[in-house]
Amino acid sequence: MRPFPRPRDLAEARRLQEALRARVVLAGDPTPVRWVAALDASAKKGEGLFAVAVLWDRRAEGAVAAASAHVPESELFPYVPGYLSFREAAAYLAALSRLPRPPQALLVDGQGIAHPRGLGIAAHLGVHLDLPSVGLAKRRLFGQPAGPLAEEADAAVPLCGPPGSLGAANPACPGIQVGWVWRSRARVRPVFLSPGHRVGLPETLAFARGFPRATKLPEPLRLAHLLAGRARKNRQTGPLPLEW
DNA sequence: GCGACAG
DNA sequence: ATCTTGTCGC
Repeated sequence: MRPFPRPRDLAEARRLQEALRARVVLAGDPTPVRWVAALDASAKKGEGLFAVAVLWDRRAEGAVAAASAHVPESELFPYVPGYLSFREAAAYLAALSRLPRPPQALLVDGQGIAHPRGLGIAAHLGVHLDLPSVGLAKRRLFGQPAGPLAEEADAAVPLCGPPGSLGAANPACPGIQVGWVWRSRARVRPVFLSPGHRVGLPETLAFARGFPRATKLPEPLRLAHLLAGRARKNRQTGPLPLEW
C-alpha cells in the first residue's frame, strides 16, 4: 500500500492539494458497485485518533466486516479546516487494509470537492486509491445552497461554489455546482454531499440515496461512527465485531 | 480588521 | 471531533 504523503507544513499541504485537484475525475456511476467502505474516525485530546472502515454489501444491504486503526497524538497532523485529509487519511488507509477484501467505492465522513481547493478528504482518498468516492459531511465547509431546502425527507438542492470552482455547470447555480445539500430524513439538519473521485454530481446524490437510513446518516456511516467511538473507548485496533 | 471554519 | 443535563418519545 502506497503511503499517504505527510507534509511538513500547511504551505506544502496546500501545494499537494493544488496539484492533486487536477486529477479528480467528475464522471462515473458507483451506484451498481457491490462493495463499499464507509469511513469515520473518533479522536480525543490525549488519545490520538481511531479510524474505522466498515465494509458494506450494497447487494445485501448490510455490513459484512469492520476494522480500526490508531494514530497516536504525537504523530497526528493538527486539525485545520481545509486540511483534514492530512490528519485522517493515513489512518483510514490502515483501517482499509485490514478489511477482508478491498472496497470498490468509498463513502467518507467529510467533503469531496466541496472544498476551497476542490480536494476534500473524500476526493483526496479517491484520487490516492484511484477509487470512486463520495463525501458526506454533517456541516458545511465550502459553497452555498442554490435555494431553500424543502422540509420533506429526501429533499435536495445544489451546493454552489464560485465560478472558478471544481465542479459542473448547473442553471440553478450562479457559479458552479460542487455538491448537494440533502435532507436525508424528515426533521433533521441536512447533510452536505459532494463527489470525491470518479463520480458525477447526479450520481453522487443517487449513490447516497441508495443506502438505507434509520437516522440522518446512511447506515454504513452511522455504523462506522458508532464503532469509531467504541474503538477509542476500548483502544481497539484491527478487525472489529459488527455486533459490538 | 472581521467572520467563517469538514473533523 | 469532544463536552454536558435535561427532556421527549417509544
